[in-house]
Amino acid sequence: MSNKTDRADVLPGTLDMLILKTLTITPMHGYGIAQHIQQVSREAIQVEEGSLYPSLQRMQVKGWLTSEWGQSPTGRRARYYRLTAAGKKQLGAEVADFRKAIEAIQRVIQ
Amino acid sequence: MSNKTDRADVLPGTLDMLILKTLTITPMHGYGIAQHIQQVSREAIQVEEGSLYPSLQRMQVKGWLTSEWGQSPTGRRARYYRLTAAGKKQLGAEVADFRKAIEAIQRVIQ
DNA sequence: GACTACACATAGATTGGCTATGTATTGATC
DNA sequence: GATCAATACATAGCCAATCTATGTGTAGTC
Repeated sequence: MSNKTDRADVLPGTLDMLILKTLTITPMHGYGIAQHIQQVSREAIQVEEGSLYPSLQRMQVKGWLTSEWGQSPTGRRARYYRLTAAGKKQLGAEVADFRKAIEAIQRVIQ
Repeated sequence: MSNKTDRADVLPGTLDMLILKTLTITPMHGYGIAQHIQQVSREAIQVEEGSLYPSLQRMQVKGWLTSEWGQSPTGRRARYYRLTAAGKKQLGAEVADFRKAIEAIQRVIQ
C-alpha cells in the first residue's frame, strides 16, 4: 500500500498529457521523460516503466508521437520520441479538458 | 464518444470525494446526491447511476457511510445516506491528496 | 392510460495504470 | 575482472474504477 502521491496515477487519465507536455521541450527518450516528470513535480509523480512504455506505444499508434533509435548522452541506445502536430493538438485539448475538470471539482469541494 | 466533461470521470478517482463532500451538507438520497453534484458543477459533472450506486455501496462497506430507508420529499421511498466520522476523515484525506496531485500536475503542465 | 421524472440496483465491458518480470548496457567500486 | 547501481526498453497479467446497458418500480401529469 504505497502513498498515492508517489505514483503516476495521482490522477488517472493524466499520464498521456504529462508525457506530451514534456515532449514539447525537446524530443526525449522514455527514461528521460520519466526523470523529467519526476523532477518537475518535485518527486510527487513517479512514472513507472510499466505505465510509461505502453503509453508511449499507444500514443504512437494514435499518431501523436513518432520515434527513432538514437544514442543517449551516456552512449547507450535509446528510443527518442518526438511530438507530432497531431500530438500538439491533442495536448492542447487535454490541458483544456483538465482545467475544466478541476474547475468543476473545485466548485463541488469548495 | 461523448464529451469527457459531460461525465463523472472528468477525473477518475474523484467520485467518492464528491459524494462524501455532498453528504457533509445533509444526509441525502442517491438521486439527490447526483442532482446536487450536477448543479454545483454547473452541469460539468454528470454522475451516472451505474457509477453512483456501486460507489455508495463500496463506501458503506468501508464504513464511510450509513444508510436507511426513508421518504423523499415527493413521497417515494428512498435510501438516505449519512456520512460517518470515518467518512469525514476520509474526505479530509482525499481532498488533501487531490490538492497535492493537481499541484504536482500543474507544475508539469505549467 | 401514456409518458416523464424520480429512485434503486446489477451485470458486463472497458480502460488505465499497476506489479512483476525479462533483457541488456555503462560506469563505478572493490 | 567481478559485482553492483543506474540507465534503458519492453511485455504479461492483474485490478480498480467507471462506464453502458438493462431492469424494476412509483408519483405525478396530460
